Amino acid sequence: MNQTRRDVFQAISDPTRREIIGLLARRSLNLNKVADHFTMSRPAVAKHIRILTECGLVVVQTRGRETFCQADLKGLKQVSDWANTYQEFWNDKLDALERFLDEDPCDENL
Amino acid sequence: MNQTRRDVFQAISDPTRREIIGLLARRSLNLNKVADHFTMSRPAVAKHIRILTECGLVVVQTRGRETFCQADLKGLKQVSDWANTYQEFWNDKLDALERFLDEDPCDENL
DNA sequence: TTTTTTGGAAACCGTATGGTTTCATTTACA
DNA sequence: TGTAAATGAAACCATACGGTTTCCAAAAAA
Repeated sequence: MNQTRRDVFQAISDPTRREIIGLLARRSLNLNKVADHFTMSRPAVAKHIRILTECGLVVVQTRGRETFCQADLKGLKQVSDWANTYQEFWNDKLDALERFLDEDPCDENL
Repeated sequence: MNQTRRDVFQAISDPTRREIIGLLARRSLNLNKVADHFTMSRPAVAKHIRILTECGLVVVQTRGRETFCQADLKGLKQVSDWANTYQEFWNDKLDALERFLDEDPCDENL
């Protein structure tokens, strides 16, 4: 649970964290409310939330004894942009067969 | 390096694998050619490629003694679609402040 | 002022991850 | 036919990951 390689791609690689994102996108919740949606323990959820904050997808804000978790998903644009770079692969404009035939098998000699 | 949780999100969480995707999107390469782009060992690259094949993003095809690696990035649509679900967060239509103000602080009592 | 509620923090655990080196095998080439 | 190229496979390693339980502290409520 260190600070290495804490980028958005790694943050969203875990299904639990994607679920947390889904929850917080609709409304802010405190930690216990988030944890209530899962069968795992509260500390486990807390660790996921920490990871999400470490890459800026979630912002926490202490109010009294509660920790309010708020989604800030601008960072997902990076993911969207990256994936969309390869849109041609699923856009029908150029299907897999076409790509295969287009490809010069001698490219390997570069 | 087992077969657990080998989904697209996990596959693209590693920067090396995203780089491999970038390479193979332009042209198919055999394993050694891919490995030439990295400082790490060939077996390390081979493992990354195996992970990419396990979720369908890369297809390998043995020809003689060579293993040709070909990208098939239709699986990235899933990533794009998921991220785009949250477009509103970076679309200016609704900026963070607005979201914050829109939010009913009493939602927490659900 | 007790007692809940809320959650931080630490210690621990099993397994996955990302890498290495070494060795064997198959194919191509001189 | 010997040799080089291309790769698979296995063993190994350190650390990250995802989870747990336990305990403590602070704020809120009774």
